Amino acid sequence: MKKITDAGERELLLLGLLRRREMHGYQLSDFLETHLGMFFDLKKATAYNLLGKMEKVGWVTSREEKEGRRPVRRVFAISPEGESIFQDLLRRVLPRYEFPAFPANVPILFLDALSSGEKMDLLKERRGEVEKCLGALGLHLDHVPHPLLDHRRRILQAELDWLGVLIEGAEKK
Amino acid sequence: MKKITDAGERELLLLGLLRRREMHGYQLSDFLETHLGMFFDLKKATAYNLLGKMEKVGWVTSREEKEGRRPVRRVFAISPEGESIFQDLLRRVLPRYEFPAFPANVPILFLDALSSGEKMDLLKERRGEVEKCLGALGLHLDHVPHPLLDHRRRILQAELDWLGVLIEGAEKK
DNA sequence: GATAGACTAGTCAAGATCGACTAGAATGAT
DNA sequence: ATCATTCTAGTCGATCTTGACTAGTCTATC
Repeated sequence: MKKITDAGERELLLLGLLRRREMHGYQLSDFLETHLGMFFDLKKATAYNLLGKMEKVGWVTSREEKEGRRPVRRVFAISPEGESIFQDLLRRVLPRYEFPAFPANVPILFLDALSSGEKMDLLKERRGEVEKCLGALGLHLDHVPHPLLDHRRRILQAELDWLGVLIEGAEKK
Repeated sequence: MKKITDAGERELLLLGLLRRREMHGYQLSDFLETHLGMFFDLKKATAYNLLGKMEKVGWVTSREEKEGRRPVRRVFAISPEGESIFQDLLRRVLPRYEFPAFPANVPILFLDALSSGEKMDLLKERRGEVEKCLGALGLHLDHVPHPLLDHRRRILQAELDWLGVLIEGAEKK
């Protein structure tokens, strides 16, 4: 229920970020969590792991850097080979689409274990959650229009419509 | 980029299946792969692992069974405690919603690394993939209408619309 | 009646993942 | 000045996941 696709999206992500400017690991993972965390799930420890592996195969290089009295840190940069991998991955991943898993839909399989009334209550509660997500999104959309935000809005709207139909169906029974 | 939610959906899935009838591990995982594989991703080895853990905590029981000259196999059944966990999980998972990760959208971050023309071509190729998914779905929908299939259709349609807008935007440039 | 291929029923080692932890530096509050 | 917090920068162990493998059975074909 975990693995959705792995055509190298994580590597693409890290390489793409390093392509903009070199960064040390903490900077990278902090950026991932604070700016991209709502879209992609790549934890700090995993990022470090990937950076290590990519360094081993020569896609990125690193150097130690000492600044002020802070502890030394390793600054990562993309290598020419990494750039070529990036270009390749980008063209390989972008045109593919595979339907992702929606583990949260497991309970839909077992709706008949619930009474009609309780089923409706729980579905409505879920609809409320989706609406909350959409609401939170509205704030972002005003400030920075972005394809990924638009994507999210459309997916959430689809969820909402679907739940509406489900609830209707449960109601008329 | 892997973990999307874990409120116990996998356990809920296995318990829910065992609730319908007892099954041995192979039967379960085979059913998962052939009938639910398009919706949920739970590999055989993972299912066995989970069954083992659920047995250890008493949510399921197992007995050995010998049939004909086949090798013995372990038949799993849900226990009363498992049933109560199932009921609890169902009510806990159903009302929640968390936006899933779409790792396939990573390349969207880096569209500006592509020329306008190539970008369009690749986006159109992806749109083709989504259309293929929708087409494949049509076949199923005729036979067995199911909320999960409807969900999938709506999500795919949202993807399609979104890609349409992206492509338009790239075109008019 | 021999060989090939698919089906049954699982196991296991290798690798991936992440929560929790460390430890020093800077900042803010009292 | 002192204490508590937060920030920086990363590491590590425990757990989770799965591709590949084993090993026996049945089925069909030539």
